[in-house]
Amino acid sequence: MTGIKDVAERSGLSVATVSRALSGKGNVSPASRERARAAAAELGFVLSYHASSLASGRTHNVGLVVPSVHRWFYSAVIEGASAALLSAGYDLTLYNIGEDPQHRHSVFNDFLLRKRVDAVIAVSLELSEDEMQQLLAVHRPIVGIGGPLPGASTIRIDDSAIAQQATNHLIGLGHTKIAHMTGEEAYDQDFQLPGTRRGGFEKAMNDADCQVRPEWIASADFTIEGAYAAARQLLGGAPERPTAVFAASDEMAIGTILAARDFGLRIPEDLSVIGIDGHDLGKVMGLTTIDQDAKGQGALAVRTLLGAINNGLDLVPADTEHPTKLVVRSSTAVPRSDAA
Amino acid sequence: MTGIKDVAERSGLSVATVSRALSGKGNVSPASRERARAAAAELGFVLSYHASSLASGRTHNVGLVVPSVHRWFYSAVIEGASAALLSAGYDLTLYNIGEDPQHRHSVFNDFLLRKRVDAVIAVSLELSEDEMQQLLAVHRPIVGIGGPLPGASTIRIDDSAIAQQATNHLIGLGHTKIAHMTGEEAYDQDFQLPGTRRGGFEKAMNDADCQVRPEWIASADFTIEGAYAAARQLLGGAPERPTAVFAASDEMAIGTILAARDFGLRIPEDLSVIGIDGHDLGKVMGLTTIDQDAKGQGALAVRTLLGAINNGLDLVPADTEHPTKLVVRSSTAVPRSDAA
DNA sequence: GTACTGTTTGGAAGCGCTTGCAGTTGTGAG
DNA sequence: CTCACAACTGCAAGCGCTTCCAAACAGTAC
Repeated sequence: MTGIKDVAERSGLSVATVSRALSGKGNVSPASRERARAAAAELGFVLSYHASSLASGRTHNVGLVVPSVHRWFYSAVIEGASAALLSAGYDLTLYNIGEDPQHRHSVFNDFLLRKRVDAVIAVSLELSEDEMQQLLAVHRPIVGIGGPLPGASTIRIDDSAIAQQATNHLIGLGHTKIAHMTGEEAYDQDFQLPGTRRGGFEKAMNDADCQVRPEWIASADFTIEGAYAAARQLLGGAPERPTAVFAASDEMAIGTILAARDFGLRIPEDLSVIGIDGHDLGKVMGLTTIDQDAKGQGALAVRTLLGAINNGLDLVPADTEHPTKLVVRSSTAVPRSDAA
Repeated sequence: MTGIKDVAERSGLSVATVSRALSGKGNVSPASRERARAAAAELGFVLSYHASSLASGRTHNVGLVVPSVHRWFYSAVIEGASAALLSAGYDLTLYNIGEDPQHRHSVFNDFLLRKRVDAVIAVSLELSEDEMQQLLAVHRPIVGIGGPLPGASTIRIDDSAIAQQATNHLIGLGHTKIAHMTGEEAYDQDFQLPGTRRGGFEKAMNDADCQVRPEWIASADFTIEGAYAAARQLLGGAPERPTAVFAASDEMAIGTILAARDFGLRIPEDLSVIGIDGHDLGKVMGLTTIDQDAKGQGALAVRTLLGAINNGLDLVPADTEHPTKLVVRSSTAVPRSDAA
């Protein structure tokens, strides 16, 4: 294998100068830089990643820990982070911890500790005291997206406020009989999110003197499939039917719409539905939603981390609130007068 | 930072023995192994990834190159590969090349060449002569999933056969007026797949003496949204309407179903729809499909690679055909007699 | 011309492990 | 009791870079 020595020889420079020329750091005269580059190109030489990392202590690699790769929010975050990292010359190591507790354990107790990454992004993960300690011990910047991460920086949206905003959108249209599709806490790794959104819903309802009916609180696992099943219960069983549903995620809103169609309910005439996310399918489904720009959150997390890495300063834990935007489409409307 | 030396000191063993004990390679007496482990645990020591990699030449890291992270097939492959790698103690570095040709270029000309990975998996990617050369030059096993990859091993399904199977399922039910939703070649990184499936469709139609009508060949970009738009054209415009649609992917089949509903068409009474994939949403939508077990393909790719890595032998290019399975749900049925 | 500052350079010491080699010990066979 | 052989262990030489340091070299101001 050709090494940096070969490049040095071929270019008539020292190994040290070639290293500086190729990495772009340190002072190198333009002429030497060019000679080094040329020699490297001729030899098809590329710096060895591990040797560089070992010598410099920088890995140019960021770990991204997600609970799953299927749910829309996660894949959007991955996409945003991936693009930002690629542009910056960083690798993205994906840790998809999934359902298997064994996997989760090995990720936190083994993989992340081996100093392979310069920083880690944890998405919608509530870490145990222990896991957090482990991570902080390796002394790498951490940022959390969408999950509470005491001791680390987080990027979050104001879940309570947007839940209120979504609910108020329905109330503003004249709805009073509003159901809520919330997340099953056990199914989510971020235990606080469903509760916070639900709290926002209830606050908005109370503020508007609308009754929150327990039988109109359905819960599902944040997937289209799960919400579909839950919505069939909600819409099929009850003696009285709500005129609107606020779902805690777009995927659950979509599941609700699919279930409503099965019952012959027209959207929005018979049922208004609003979600939260900004899911790609929203456009096709005509879904009114609160767009939280998940891609942007991923990219922002990367910018935050790289800033910290490059400034060498420890990332001071800080919460950044990411902006959201109400997008009104055709799934919400004034309730039919006979139903209101 | 505590290093292996500290562990050696604390355990009273030499650095070499500790290394062997911790990595599990070489002969170490059970007693020493235990002492080394204990000392490491007490110190909270974990081997440095880069130092190990540099010294041993093994990275314990596999690169996964995907065109996108959003389409169902890719995320399923990622999930399958991720779980398999995690269990084996390997990292997964994700290269999501997306739409940006600049990203694609840097992945192939920079990232993958820096010897950071022991092997690479390329999903649905047709590589240029050049890119292939680059990859082969770093001398790492490569396996391709779903894309033609001359010179590397591939895992593939028999696209022509399953397209025929899907079409024959419709024909068997009595349909003769069958439309096909194919992929836009330009939108896919794997240029052969849409054509192959379409070819299978046409062959089955011809074999059954059914006419393939050009106006009943619609094309979309493999997404639900794209297929939705294309299906609106297909189902809304033509003077005569097909009684069944074979879509080249489940996402496009779902888009077709959504569009059909907009026109008040009932599934399957007015329109039968069949797809290919095994998409999670299939169950909710009642979609008949040919399940290609994408997760399994990802896991198989990993097994293939790890086998090659551990045997030290070069991966002899070989194509493995992955099994598929027709899953009949409620989106296909005998055509209405007045429409047939 | 000298003294001084700032830029380029090369030498060489690591970064923290793995592993070939040789030495040590323990075992069973002869 | 000796010898051959296997199982263990430690030494030390790397793996292929980065970067500290000091030396060499301008360039400027006096």
